[in-house]
Amino acid sequence: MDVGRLRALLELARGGTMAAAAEALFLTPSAISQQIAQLEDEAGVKLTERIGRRVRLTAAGNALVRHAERVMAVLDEARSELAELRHEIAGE
Amino acid sequence: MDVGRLRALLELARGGTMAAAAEALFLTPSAISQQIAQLEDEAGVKLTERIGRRVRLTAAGNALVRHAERVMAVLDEARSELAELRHEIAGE
DNA sequence: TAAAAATACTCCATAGGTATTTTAT
DNA sequence: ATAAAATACCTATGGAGTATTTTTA
Repeated sequence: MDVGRLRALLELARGGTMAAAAEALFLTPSAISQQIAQLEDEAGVKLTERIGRRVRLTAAGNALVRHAERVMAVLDEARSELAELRHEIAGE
Repeated sequence: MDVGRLRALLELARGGTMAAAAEALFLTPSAISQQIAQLEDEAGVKLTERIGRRVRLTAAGNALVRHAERVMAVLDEARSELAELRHEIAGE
C-alpha cells in the first residue's frame, strides 16, 4: 500500500493507459506496469484487465482508487498544515 | 510522506522512545531515528525534540500524527474492502 | 504491422544494520 | 557509568531503466 503505487493507480485510472500514467509521473510504462502488479500482489485481487490495447480497472481497482484519493487528500492536508506551521515559526 | 515513515512517527508518539518504536516495528532505533529525520526534512519543521533521554513531539509533530492516523485508517479500510472483494470472487 | 503492455535483466539508490560517538542522567 | 539518540559507514534489496517479447487492433 505504498503511496507511490497508489499514485500510479490513480494516474492509470485517469489516463487509461500505462503510457499516459508513466508520462504524468515522469516514469516509464514499465515502471507503472510493475507498480500495478505489486499492488495486485498485495491486494490479492486483479485491479486491472487489458481490454484491447487499453487497461480498464476492475471493481476492486475502482474501489482502491476511491481509497487512494482519500489518502492523497489527507496527505495534502498534512502538507498544508506543516507549511503553515513552518511559516509561523519563520515569522517569529 | 511515506507510509512507513508515518508509521514510525506514530509508534514514536505512542512509546516515547526510539527504542520502543523500533521494537514495535521490528527495526533498530537507528532506522527509526533516520526515518524521523527524513520526515522532518520533508516537512521542513522539527517534529521532535529530545527531552533528556526521551523524545517529545513538537506541535508540528502532533499535527502530523493526527494526519498519519487518518491515513492509516483509510488504508485499513482499503485492505478490508479488498479482502471482502477477494472472498467474494473466491466464493463464486 | 503498428502500438501498447508485459517480462527479463541490469544497475543504482536507498533503507536498514552495525559500530561508534554524543548527550544526558 | 549507564542508557538512549544521533551519526557514519557499509551492504543488500528493490525500484526504475533498457531491451525484448507478447498481445491485439
